[in-house]
This record gives sequence, structure tokens and C-alpha cells, in this order.
Amino acid sequence: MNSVRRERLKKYIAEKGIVSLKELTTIFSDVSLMTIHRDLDFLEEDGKIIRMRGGARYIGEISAHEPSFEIREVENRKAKEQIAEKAVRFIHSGSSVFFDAGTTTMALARLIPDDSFSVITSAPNIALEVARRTNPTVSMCGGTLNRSNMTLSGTSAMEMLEKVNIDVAFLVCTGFSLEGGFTCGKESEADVKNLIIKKARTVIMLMDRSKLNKMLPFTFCGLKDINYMICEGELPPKVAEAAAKAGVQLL
Amino acid sequence: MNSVRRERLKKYIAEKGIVSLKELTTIFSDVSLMTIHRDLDFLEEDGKIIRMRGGARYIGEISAHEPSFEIREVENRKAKEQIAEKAVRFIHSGSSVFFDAGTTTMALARLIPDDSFSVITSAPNIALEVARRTNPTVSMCGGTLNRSNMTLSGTSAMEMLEKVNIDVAFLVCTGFSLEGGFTCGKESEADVKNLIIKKARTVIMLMDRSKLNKMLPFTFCGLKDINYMICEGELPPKVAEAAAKAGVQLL
DNA sequence: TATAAAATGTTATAATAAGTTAGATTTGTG
DNA sequence: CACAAATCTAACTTATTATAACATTTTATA
Repeated sequence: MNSVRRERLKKYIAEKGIVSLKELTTIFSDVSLMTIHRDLDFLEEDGKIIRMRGGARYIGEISAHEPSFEIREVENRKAKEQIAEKAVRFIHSGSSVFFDAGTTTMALARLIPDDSFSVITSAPNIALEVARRTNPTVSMCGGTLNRSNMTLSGTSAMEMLEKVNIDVAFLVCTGFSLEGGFTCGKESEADVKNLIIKKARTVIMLMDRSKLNKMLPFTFCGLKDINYMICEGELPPKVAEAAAKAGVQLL
Repeated sequence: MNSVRRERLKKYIAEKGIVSLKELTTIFSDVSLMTIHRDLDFLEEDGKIIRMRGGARYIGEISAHEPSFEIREVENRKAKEQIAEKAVRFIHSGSSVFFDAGTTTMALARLIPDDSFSVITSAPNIALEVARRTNPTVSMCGGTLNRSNMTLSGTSAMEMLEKVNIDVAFLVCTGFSLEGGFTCGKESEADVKNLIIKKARTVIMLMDRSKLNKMLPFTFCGLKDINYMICEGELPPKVAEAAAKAGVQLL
């Protein structure tokens, strides 16, 4: 049945354009890394893909199905993947997990295992990514789509999210500074994040260091409102201090 | 004896598309593995299937009861594109349009112009497709995702859709018959479609002719409830008559 | 019922795929 | 530039699946 797997693999890469090997091992978790290597060799031989260190890129109709959104994804890809790897440990069977909209949460969505837990999200693209697996339940809020980051927000989003219970919420921000806290660019999105913070037992902020010392119009929370903050590396001492004081665990 | 089993085997493979040998030995547990091997040899000789290591794949139309989403997409692609071309004329600037979840509505979503109108949908993949344009406003309902056809449904979906106003709704069905009307496979999805019919000024059913004379568990409306029906070609006289009597315009 | 022919089962062996490990290569970082 | 970490490659081992040869059972028919 390896040809079936290779077909699936090819299709997956075709849809994504670029994939990482890590991602592939979580999606094709029934075979070993080496098998995936060999499958990629085969597909490359076949002229369908080009292998690149850490992953592969599709050759052919150029990302016909991909939103332009994906382009930004390349930026800080490494950092986001590192963050996602740390974050994925917080996901357990039976729990209910919220994914904020963003490229970092998308990186996380790619790594989540095919176990049974509930995923709630405000991002249609994340919902579709999670839905590739068979076991998780996928729910999303309604609302109006903001193209710049593929978020749903608005009153219907709020009404829906008001009703759900969340064990772990993975949030992202567009900017963070000690003065302004965690900020984003749209009021309606700040409202959604704010509501999630109220509803979630555990709040985990995923933030690559490029967000540091940036401040956008709307603050949706401060350090005191979150439980964990996951970055790709060390934070400046001042920030780390403030986090410790606010009871935030840094990972 | 063996021809009966081979018929059953062929049918089984046809429904599944791809099967593994393990699967077959559990289903046809009254015969040995070797017999199944020989049956597969026979069916391959006959041109019905292709053997592959560990299993076999069916050749020809896959007549599954509930074909997986990806497979269905390829099926009748031509028909769906023809339907979409006829349907796109109903979309005008300034109006608010609902897209049901399905491969036909996805084909339509690919054809819509980059004008300013509002799109509401219950399908995240359609939302993303429309969002590739810059001018339309994209909204979607919340709910829980059904992987087989990428629909959102459930109470949050209903609550959100209750509030919207729709000029034109493009609906699809999984089956249609004169006795059963328009049917689909999930009650919660029937609820959504039903609500849309109540809320929409104009209801347009997109249906390729493969849906004719199929009946699924849940009827969500009849001919009298819709305004237009768009198919890829002529319908049988009886159906056309019934449509005319119900005031449905066929395109 | 006896017998030949066909179908099925059994077993052994070959072919292929997948897993494992160790070592080579590349990349990032101070 | 040198070191450590990550990634890739290649060789070898194990497991799975396919094939072939032969034995047994079933079926059809005189």
C-alpha cells in the first residue's frame, strides 16, 4: 500500500506548496521517518517535488489553491516551528483546545497528533488543517473574515465563543511591550482574544521575538492575564523579570 | 461459488476505491488469504482492479454510498463547472449571497468575480476560496465541522444564520427524487439548509444529474420551496413537469 | 458412487517494504 | 572558524507481502 501513501503524500505537498518533514511525520505517523525520506526520494525521482533540507517543495501548478496569505508564512518559519514544538506538549486527549488565528498557531496545528480532543478556532484555515486528521473534533466560531490574518470576529463570533469551555487556549499577538502589553490591530479581534482569556483555564501566548517592543492600537491583555509564554529563545532580562513577577512561566 | 464471492469482492472494492488485503481477509474470513490473492488476480485480469502491494484499487466509476470528499471532487467535475457557469450570473454587486457547502458550490466560488457583495457560507474552504479576492465581504457561520463534506452545522450555525439577510442562496443536495424531494445525510445539515430557505429571497438549487433518484435520510425541502434549479443538462420529462408545476425555473 | 476437473488450502521460498542504527553532511551560532 | 545541533544517507536487520509448488477438498457429471 505504499503507493497509496505516496499518492496521499504527493497530494498533501501539492496543496501546501512547502512542507516540513516534522509536519509529515505527524500526519503520516504510522510510518517511520526513514520511510518518508524514501517516499520523498521517490517523488523527487518522479519529478513531482524538490527535496530541500527539512522538507520538500511541490513542482507543478504553482500553488493554485493557496491563498496569498501563505507567503508571509515563510518569515520566521524556523522560530514558529520551534515555538510550535514546545506548545504541542500542552495538548492532551480529551481536552478542549482553542487556537487563535495566526501563522504560529498554524504551525502548531500542523504538528498536533491525531488523537481525540476538541479543537475550537477562529481561523478557517486552521480548522481545515486540523480536519485532515480523523480523530479531533473541529469547531469554529462564526463571524466576518479579516483577510489580513484570516480571523473571524464580530458579534456572532463572540456569541459562539461565549458558550464553549476551553482547557487550553493558544493565543498570539501582533505586538508586545512592557508598557502596552499584548496588542493587535483590530478591535473586534481584541474582543475575541479577551473573551477567550476569560473563558480558558490555561492561557498560553505563542510569540516569536520579532513581536517584541511593537505596539499596535488595541491591547487585549497583559502579562498578568496569561499562564505561559512560549518563544523561540530567551527574552530580554527586563521582560523575563516582568513575566516572573506576573506569575507567567516562560518556555 | 467463487463467482458469487468474486462479485461481492468486486463490489466491495468498487465501494471503497482502495482496499487492503488485511481488510479483505477479515471481511471474507471464510476463505484463505491465497484464495483472495487468486480472486484479485482474476479481477485484475478482467480489468476491474489494479493490484498493488498490500491491497488493490478499483478501476472505473466509484459508486460509493458516501464517497470521500476528495474523490467526489473529481467526479462530475465537468458537470459541476457547467452548473457553476450558469449560476454565476445570479451574483450581483451589492447583494448578499449564501453558499452551501459542497463541491458544486466550490466550483461556483472559483468563478465569482472580484466585486463588492457579501458572501455567507457554512463551508470554511469556500470562505477561503472567496477570500482570495479583495472586494467581497466574507462571513461564515460557526459550528462543528463535518469532515465528509466540510460543512459547519449545529446550534451556533443556526443562531448565526438566523440573523443574516440573504438575497440569493445557492444550495446543493446529496439526493433528489420526486417522492423524497431534496435530501441530505445529516439532520443538522438539513436544519441549516431549511433555515436558509426560510431566510433567502431567492433559492437556487445546484444539482448535477448524478443526484437524480437518490434518496438520503433527511429531506430538507421540496420543489415548491425553491425558485431555480440549475443542472448540467436536460432533466427527465417527469421531473421537468413537476418542477414547472411547482413554479421552479430550470436552467 | 466413482472419477476427473476445478477450486481452495498449506507450506516454503522469494521479493519487497519498512525499521534501525551509525556515520556523514549541512546548518546555525558564538 | 570551530563547535554543536539538526538533518540526511547508507548499510544492515526485521517484518510484511507475494509467488509458486504441491496437497486437499469440493463440485460436476457419467
